[in-house]
Amino acid sequence: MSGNGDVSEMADRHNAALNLLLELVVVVNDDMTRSLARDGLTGSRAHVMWVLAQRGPTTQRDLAEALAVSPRTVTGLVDGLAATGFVTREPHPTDRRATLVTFTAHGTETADTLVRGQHEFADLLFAGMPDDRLDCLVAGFGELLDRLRAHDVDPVPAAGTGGIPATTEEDR
Amino acid sequence: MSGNGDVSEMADRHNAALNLLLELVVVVNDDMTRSLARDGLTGSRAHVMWVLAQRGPTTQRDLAEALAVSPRTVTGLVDGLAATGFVTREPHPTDRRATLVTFTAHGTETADTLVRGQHEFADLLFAGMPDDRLDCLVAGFGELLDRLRAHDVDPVPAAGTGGIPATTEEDR
DNA sequence: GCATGTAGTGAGCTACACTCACTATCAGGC
DNA sequence: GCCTGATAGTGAGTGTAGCTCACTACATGC
Repeated sequence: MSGNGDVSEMADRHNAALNLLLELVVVVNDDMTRSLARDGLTGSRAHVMWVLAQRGPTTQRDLAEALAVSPRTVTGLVDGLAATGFVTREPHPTDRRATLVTFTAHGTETADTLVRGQHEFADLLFAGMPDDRLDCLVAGFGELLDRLRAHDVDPVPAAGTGGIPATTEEDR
Repeated sequence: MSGNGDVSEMADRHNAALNLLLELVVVVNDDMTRSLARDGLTGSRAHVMWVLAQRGPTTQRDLAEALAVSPRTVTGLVDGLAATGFVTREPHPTDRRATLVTFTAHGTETADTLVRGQHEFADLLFAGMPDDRLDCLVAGFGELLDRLRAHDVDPVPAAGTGGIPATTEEDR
C-alpha cells in the first residue's frame, strides 16, 4: 500500500514537471513568434534566414534539406522572403537549373538583428542565474533531449519482447 | 580585460543553454505531433479535446475563449473533429443560438488515450531521474516561466529608471 | 547524342489562424 | 407585443505552411 502510494506520488511529480515543461514550450514559442513578427518574419522564414546566415548563398534544394522540408515548400518560403526584400534569387554560376538564395542588404541587417535578439533572449532567461542552477538546467535539458532522441530512434527495439509492438489498429 | 572575458564566457554559456532549450522545444513538439497523429489528431484539435475533457459539453464560444482563438476558427476545428467522429454538435437546452460540442463514445475513449499518453510521456522524460535533478529542473522551469511572463506582462515597466527594473526572482 | 536524373515550380490538397459580413436568436425597454 | 441591440455561429475570403504529383529546363553519363 505504502509502496503504491510512493509510486503514484512520483507519477504526480512527473506529471507536474511535464506540465511545467509544456507551458514553457508554449510560452517560449509565443515569445519568439511575437519577436520575429516585429522583424517582419515568421518562424519558418526566420529558419531560412538562419540557415542562410550560417551557409551564405544556398541552393533551394540544400535549403530544403537543411530545413527538413520539401523543395516545393522552400519555393514558397523564398517567395515570401523575396517579396518582403530579405533575399534575392541569383543564378548559380555553374548550374543553370539552380538558384542561389542570397541576402539583400536588408536581409543581412535583419539576420544580425536576429542574432542580437537571440542573445537578448538568452540574457532574459539566464542572466544572473546562480551557477549551480544553470549547470543543473543545462544537464537536465541534455538528459531530456537524450531520452527523447533514444525514444525516437528506437521505435522497435528488438524482436519478440512482447511489448507494445505496432498498434496497426486503424479506424477511419 | 579579464572581466570582459568572464562576461563573454557567461554569455556563451547562456547562449548554449538557450540552444539546448530551443532544441528541446522542437523535439518535444515533434514528438507530441507524431503521437497525436497516431490518434488521428492535430495539435489544435487535441487542444479542443483536452478542454472538452475538462469541462464536458461546451459552447463553441466558450471553446474559443479557452483556446484563445477566434470563434470562426473553432467552427473549423469542430468541423474537423465532427467529420472524424470525435464529437457531435448538440443543441443547447435553453439557447437555440448555441451548440454544445459533445464527445462521442469514440471521443471519450480517445480523450482517455490522450491522458494515458501524457502520463507515458512524463514517464519517458522523468522516470528514474534522481530526486535532486528533478527538483532542480522543476525549479528551473518555474524560474524561466516567471522571467518570461514578467517580460511579457511588462512591455513598459515604469518611468526613466532605465535599467533592469524588477527582476522579480521567485521560484515558488 | 540520347537516356536518365536533378532543380525548381504550377496546380491542387489539408490545416490553422485571421477578418468581415450575415443569419438566427436572445433579452431589454417601452 | 414589438423593436432594438447584443450574442452564437457560419459563409466568404486571405495568408502562412506543409504535402504530393506532374511538368519544364537543364546536367550528366554512357
